Amino acid sequence: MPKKIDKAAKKLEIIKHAMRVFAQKGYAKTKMADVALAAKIGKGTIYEYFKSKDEIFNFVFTHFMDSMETIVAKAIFKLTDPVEKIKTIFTSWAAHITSHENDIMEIMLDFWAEAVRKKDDKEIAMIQLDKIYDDFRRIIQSILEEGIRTGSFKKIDAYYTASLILGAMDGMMIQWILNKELFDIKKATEHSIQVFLTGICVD
Amino acid sequence: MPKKIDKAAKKLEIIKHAMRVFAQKGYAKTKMADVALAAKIGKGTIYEYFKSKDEIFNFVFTHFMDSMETIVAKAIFKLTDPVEKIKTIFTSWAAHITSHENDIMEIMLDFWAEAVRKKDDKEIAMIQLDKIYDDFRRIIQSILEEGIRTGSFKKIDAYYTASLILGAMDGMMIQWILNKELFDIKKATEHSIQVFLTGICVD
Amino acid sequence: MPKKIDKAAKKLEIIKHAMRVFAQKGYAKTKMADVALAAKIGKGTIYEYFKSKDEIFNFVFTHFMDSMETIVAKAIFKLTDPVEKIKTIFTSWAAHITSHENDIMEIMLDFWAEAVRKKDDKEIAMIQLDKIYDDFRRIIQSILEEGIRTGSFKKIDAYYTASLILGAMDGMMIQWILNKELFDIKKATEHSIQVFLTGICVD
Amino acid sequence: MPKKIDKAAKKLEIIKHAMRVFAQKGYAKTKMADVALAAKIGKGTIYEYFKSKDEIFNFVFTHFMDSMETIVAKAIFKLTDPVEKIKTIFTSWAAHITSHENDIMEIMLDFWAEAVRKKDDKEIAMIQLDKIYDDFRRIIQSILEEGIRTGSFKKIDAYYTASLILGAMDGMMIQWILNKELFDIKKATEHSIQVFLTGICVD
DNA sequence: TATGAATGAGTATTCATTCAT
DNA sequence: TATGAATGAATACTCATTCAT
Repeated sequence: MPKKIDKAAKKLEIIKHAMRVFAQKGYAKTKMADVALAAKIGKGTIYEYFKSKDEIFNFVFTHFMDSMETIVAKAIFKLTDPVEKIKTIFTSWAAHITSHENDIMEIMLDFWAEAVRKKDDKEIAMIQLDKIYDDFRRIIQSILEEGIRTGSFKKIDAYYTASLILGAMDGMMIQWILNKELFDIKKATEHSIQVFLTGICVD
Repeated sequence: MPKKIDKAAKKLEIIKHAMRVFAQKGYAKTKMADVALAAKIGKGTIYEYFKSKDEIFNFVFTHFMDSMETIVAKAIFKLTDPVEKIKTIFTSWAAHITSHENDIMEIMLDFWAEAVRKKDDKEIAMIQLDKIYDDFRRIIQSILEEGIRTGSFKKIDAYYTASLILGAMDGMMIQWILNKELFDIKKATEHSIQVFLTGICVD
Repeated sequence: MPKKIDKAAKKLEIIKHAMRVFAQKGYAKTKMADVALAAKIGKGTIYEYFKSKDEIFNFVFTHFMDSMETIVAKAIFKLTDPVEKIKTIFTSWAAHITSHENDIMEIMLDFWAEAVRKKDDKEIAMIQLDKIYDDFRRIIQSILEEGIRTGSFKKIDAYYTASLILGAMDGMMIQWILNKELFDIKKATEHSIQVFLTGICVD
Repeated sequence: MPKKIDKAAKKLEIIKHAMRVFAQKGYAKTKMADVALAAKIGKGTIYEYFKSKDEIFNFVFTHFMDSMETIVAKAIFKLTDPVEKIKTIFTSWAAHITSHENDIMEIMLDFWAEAVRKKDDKEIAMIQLDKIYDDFRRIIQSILEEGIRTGSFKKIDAYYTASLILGAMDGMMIQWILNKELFDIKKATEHSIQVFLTGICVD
């Protein structure tokens, strides 16, 4: 009888290696052989777990986004004060994107690019980054609305403020990715919190 | 006079078509044949004007970024009030990215992705998006510093506020690209201006 | 007694399943996994009984041809009249090729194709369909010669008449395989017998 | 301006080389590189003229069958006597299959095999060997019916006699392909004509 | 100058076979 | 003995680039 393999575990193992390679070389330039080499398995073995290169990409994407959501959700879970929640979203996010070794966040650049190209694709249930962004936005929006109700925040437009916050995080990440020496994301984050809160908090 | 075609003009012509195709299909998935078709010239003709697909990309990039800079520079050129300048940066930028037909801004997604991969490339004269971003940041920074001097703005950190403003614009563009129906970039911009100015202006 | 599986029996079991799959999908397009699935055994198990896919093919071939020969041999065994023998060759052959479910005769198409390719192959003990055909031909030939001696048949060329009879059977099988609705092999057989016998029998 | 190429002519040129290679190695074992080498063109060039290996096969098939039909049609065109027509079908066919160098008829074995596998294929307008066979059969059938009317032939079943004649030709071709030394197709043909005509002609 | 026919390096994917359990 | 997880050789097909006209 052959060795019983935990398929799901091995899948995840491959995903993690693939994520790294994608982040480093970009999806388009990554060869299946690169993934195989990184995962220390044979080229053919990958196909025991994934149907295609595209499927790996989708799994990497989902895995990455899930972990992103989990991080933020965990961080704000036990908080009650909306102001603290907004602060924590910034800081936990900054902590997350800098915690990874090997320039892993570079993969977001591919996610954006691929997500847009695949939007109109006939393929089933592909990357739906727009849905994920909408979710993110709504979470922040509801925190802001909570803060407006409790009197912490001014009567600003919660939806667009949420998109501004989300956008600021992404935009700063881009600058950080482009030049990590010139750009101290921790400082940028703290400063952003300050500007935003001054902008939206009741005096 | 010999039949002397204006090389530079034709180059620009090709660039414009290439830009559109890149924006629609993404750089990696765009074939030279696609560019030739779009520019209504022969496949081989492209090589009379550009050495390689990569070179086209670099020209597209430069052209696109130059026009971007020009738009903003022109818009704030005749202004003197730092507050107005900041406002105008937002609005002219928003006007610019929505003015193009055919989803042209999608090309930024490729610029980001390619810029990162090519950072360490041995090749010369490649995309140096980080330099461009640093320029952008410094321009905004100097406006902010000016405003601080004149007493319009609080004594905030001009560098990181600049990066926040720049980041917010990029981040919101991403959300807009991902779902143009859900996201009204005009409204988002106006609202952002309000939040930022409240956050950084002296009461 | 140790657990001793009858190797030969299991081999035959696999052969039968392989034959069906080959007939349906064709040899080239049949995967070892298909055979394993059909035989309800593990992929690796096949290799306990056969060295390679090619070896299975050869066994299938031999098994199939043997059974073909047996059918005909059995049918004419107890007959003495050459005319009856010729008739029976036709009818038993027609009965045989229509008796199988699942389009099993389609495998002959692969036998012919493969036999030709492998003729010059260095490999040993490969398909030697030409030998088998020569055997078949000689059997029919000797029946015809017998009939000529006994005065039933005219003094026709026994060798080429045998090849004609054999060829007619194969050729009609092809037409039947190509379109089983349009082609009633029973009727075709009966009619062929009549034409042939009229052609070769002494009035 | 580039060299103007007669696409159709070059297609035919490739077809001819492909036919030879298919006949020698069989369709499945033929690599695109083999075809390219035989046609003395680059691997990529093939794809300028054909979409896929399968498409080449279909073109080879059609070309081959068309030329087959043409040969026979031409041969019986100027004849009026049904008996002569039947004779000529045999002889022109025999002349045709032996006239080709390089074992070209071996390709029929692949045609039969592929035609059957592709019968149920979703693909469009693939090989329809059954239709072609039906055509052939009907042509012979109508000659026989003509002969019956004119009193040359007995009142045999024209349809199944036609299929018998067609089948005999194919079946003998198989034997000839399997062993060209043992089998003199000219003699076999002449002898077959004799047997058939004795079988179906009015005394 | 303009072209598109020709090319072959490069790559995702398949599948017969092996082998640890 | 039986298995299926692992493998890499093999191959159809793509596409940037070249070059004869």
